[in-house]
Amino acid sequence: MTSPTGRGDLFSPACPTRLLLDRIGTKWTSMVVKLLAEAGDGEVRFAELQRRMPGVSQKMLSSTLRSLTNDGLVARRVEPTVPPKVHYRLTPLGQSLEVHLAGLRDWAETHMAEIDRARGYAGETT
Amino acid sequence: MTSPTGRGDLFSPACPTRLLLDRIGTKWTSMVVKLLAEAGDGEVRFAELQRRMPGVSQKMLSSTLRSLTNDGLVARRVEPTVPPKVHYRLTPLGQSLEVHLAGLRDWAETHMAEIDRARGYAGETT
DNA sequence: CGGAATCCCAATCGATACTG
DNA sequence: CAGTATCGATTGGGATTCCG
Repeated sequence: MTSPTGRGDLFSPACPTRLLLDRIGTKWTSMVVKLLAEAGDGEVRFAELQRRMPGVSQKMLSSTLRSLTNDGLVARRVEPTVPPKVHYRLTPLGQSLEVHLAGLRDWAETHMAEIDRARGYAGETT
Repeated sequence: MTSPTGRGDLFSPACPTRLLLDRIGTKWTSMVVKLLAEAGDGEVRFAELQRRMPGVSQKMLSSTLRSLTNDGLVARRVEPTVPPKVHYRLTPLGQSLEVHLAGLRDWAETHMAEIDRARGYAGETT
C-alpha cells in the first residue's frame, strides 16, 4: 500500500502545505468538511452527507470519509444496530482546519469574480 | 466551453471553495505561489522557478503558470530579447490569496504531526 | 444502511522532442 | 531561454454490485 507520502520524498517535509492541499484539495473533501462544520456539534449520517452532496458516489464519499478519519480530522461513530447507523463529525483538529478553510472560502467568495473576470484576459498593468 | 472542467456544473456557484481548491490544490500551484511570494516584489524567471522546483517538468510549470496568469493571480512580463526572458510575479490578488495560503501552511506545519500520528490509528474518544 | 470490491473511463501528469 | 505539442503511463473518480 503505497502510503500517500510513501512516494519519493522530493522535498515533502519542506512543504507540508502540499501534503495538506493534496488532502483537502481532493474533489469532495472540502465539501464534506464544510458540511460537517455547518452541522456544528451535530453528527451527520452517511446517507445525509450523500444526500447533501449531489453527484458524489458512495465510493468517493466513503473514501473521502475514511481518509479524513484516518487523518484524525473526522470522527466516526457507529451505532451497532441492525441497520447500522454511522455518524460523522469534525474532530477538534478538523475544526481548527475548518477555520482556515473558512478563510479560504471567504477569499474565494470575495475574489472569485475577479478571477472569473481575469480569465482569458491576462491584462496586467505591465 | 462551460468551465475549465467542461463537465456538468453540478453546483459550482454554490461552492467557490471547491473551484478555488481545484486551482490551488493542483500539484505545483501552491509551490509556485509560495516561491513567488517568497521572492517578494522580486520577479522570478521561468528557469529559476524550475530550478527551485525539483521534479517539475516544463510542461507542468508552464501549464501551472499559465493557469495562474489566466486567473489573474500571477503577472507575466516578457523581455523581448533574443533569448527571451520571462519574469513572473504575484499580482496583488495573488498576494491576497497567499495570506490565506500562509495560514494554511502554518496550520499544516503545526498539525501535520498530529495527522501523521493519527494515521492508521483512528482512535477517537468515541 | 454503510461500505468494500470491481471495472472502466477520463483527466492528469511526466518525459521527450520540436519551435521561436 | 521559454514554451508548445504529442504520446504514454498513472491516477482519480464514477457506476455497479455484493456483503456486514
